[in-house]
Amino acid sequence: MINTELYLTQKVQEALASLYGAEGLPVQVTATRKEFEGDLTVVTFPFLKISRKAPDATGEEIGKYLQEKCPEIESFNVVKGFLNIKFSPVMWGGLFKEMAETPDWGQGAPTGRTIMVEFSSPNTNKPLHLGHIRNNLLGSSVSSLLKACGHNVIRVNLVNDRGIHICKSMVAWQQTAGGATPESTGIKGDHLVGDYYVKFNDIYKEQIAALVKEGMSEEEAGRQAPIFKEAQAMLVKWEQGDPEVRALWEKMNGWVYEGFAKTYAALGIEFERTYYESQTYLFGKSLVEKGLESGVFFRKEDGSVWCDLTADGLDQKLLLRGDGTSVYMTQDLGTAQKRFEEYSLDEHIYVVGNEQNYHFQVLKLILGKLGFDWADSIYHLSYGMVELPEGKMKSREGTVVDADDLIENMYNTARETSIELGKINDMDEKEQDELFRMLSLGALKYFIIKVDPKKTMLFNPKESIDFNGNTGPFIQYTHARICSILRKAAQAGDEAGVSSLGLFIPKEVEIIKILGRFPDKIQEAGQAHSPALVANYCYELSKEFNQYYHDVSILREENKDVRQARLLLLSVIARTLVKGMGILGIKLPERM
RNA sequence: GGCCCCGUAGCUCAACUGAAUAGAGCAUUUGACUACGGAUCAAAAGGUUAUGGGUUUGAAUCCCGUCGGGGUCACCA
Repeated sequence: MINTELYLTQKVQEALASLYGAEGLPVQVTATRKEFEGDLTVVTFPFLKISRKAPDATGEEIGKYLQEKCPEIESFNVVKGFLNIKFSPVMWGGLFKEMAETPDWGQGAPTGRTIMVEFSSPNTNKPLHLGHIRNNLLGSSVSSLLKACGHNVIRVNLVNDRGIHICKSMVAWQQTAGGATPESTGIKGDHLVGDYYVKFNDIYKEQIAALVKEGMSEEEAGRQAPIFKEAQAMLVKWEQGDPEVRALWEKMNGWVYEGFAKTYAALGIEFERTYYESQTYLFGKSLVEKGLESGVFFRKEDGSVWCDLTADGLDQKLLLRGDGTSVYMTQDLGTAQKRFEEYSLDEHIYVVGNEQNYHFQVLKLILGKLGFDWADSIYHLSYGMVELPEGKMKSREGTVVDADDLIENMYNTARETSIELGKINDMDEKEQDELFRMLSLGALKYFIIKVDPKKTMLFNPKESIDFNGNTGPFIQYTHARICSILRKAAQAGDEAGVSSLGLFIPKEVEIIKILGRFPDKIQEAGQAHSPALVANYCYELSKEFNQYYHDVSILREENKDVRQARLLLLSVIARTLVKGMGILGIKLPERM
């Protein structure tokens, strides 16, 4: 019996059937609040209609029934309509033994379902910033989470490598760089290209200002500025396959990819497959034909094709321009179809910011109208923006937190803190470097992942990211502490094991209860697409352990059976933390 | 303006999808290392869950109004 909540739910249902003749009623089971005696609590209010008794009397009646029928239930009490159930310590001891013997504790059984997760999806005209980090960490951890739930997961990236914005960097580079390369300047490729994107906008602004001075309207100047016209002309040449433009495009994109690869490696982000928009942007055109035939789409006089969504409370949506070229939506429709066919997906998750909620709403709607039954299997994992104290990050105004800078700062902080504490002086340089990486990334990743994905979150560069309290390093510290104890026990030849189920004291039962929830927590988090739930779980477990550690001796416990049971408890806690934090992409050190 | 999302301690975040006295961390104040690791632990203080109504035995959670913040309404991606 590993799932106590499920067990109790079933028993209460039996009780309801036997006492009141009611079948299949939903039962609310929650953890008992700390101030009351008990492990799990059943809410009796929903049963009053069938019991025709007061809340307390109903609770007493059900409690009595349960205690008689279930040997695992030691006692019960009723407070204001809440039936608190207390299981026997031996029951908890047995449950603990079961989980200790389960290999890969927390891993869900294979489901056979295949889920694709698209995330990251960067532009090649600027380096990654904190917003992208949230996207990458979410996408990566959700993928691991779904794997832990037992699904097959395919992680994909869709690189936005074409369009007018890329041409802007290219034009600016041509005009002002004098042939500068990452090698010649020593600047990381994605940053170098990003610099010329910024440069474009500077020149663009100057030219607009000059034209406005000559009497042109702002709007007109925006269209007439020479550098802008040049970027447009370059896009046309790109689409025509002009060899020179293509060569430049490939060269500059190559620099960006090298830069991205470093950042991805630093964050531990990987993909099974990378798509490029330059290869997918024509997808979806055949779907337009299909939609026109079936009357889902219609054509206007200028030849453009639209989908009318006014009946669904939305607007009309463009799918094909008058000149026959396709738009973002067209491409996404086609890409989705290809992926579902090629991989026979059961679900497709898009990790994309909530500014695109409308886009995905429309995407699903149109796919449904086109008759694809998998349209409902698309899930937009819509996450909130990362804001700074001054508000939203804006690339053009330079108010972005650069990913590489942030990672480096975190590394330095981790190093300073570690050296100051002076516990790792005997490590060689390589070990130290590895540790500082682990800690800095642990702090950064945990900081971002612990927040509910849907919510806007705030990052204050001045305060940076803490290493104390509810943080990644706190959990890493907990793990290092446990490892330290286990190391010493091993040196003394002490083995971990449970010889009797009744050895555990109440505080240990508290921990066992938390451990027992782990597999459910992973499933719950997977269904909610929320790694944050796993992060908060790991914190709760760590906190509980640290309290326990403070009050109870492990190595100095004289009773050998008790001591060895405690060692086993510690190793299960450590295993659980490694598994849980592993889902978040956070490694736990054995020393720090 | 239409549609969508958000508003919880000074700050950053929780609250198991409607349950008991809304919980953590940071910051502040105080206490605990000649004891298995003090990146820890214990304690104090901090709240009319923006606001007004409604539904319910029960609301931070569901419904309506108001105020405040954000997003989106491109032949950009």
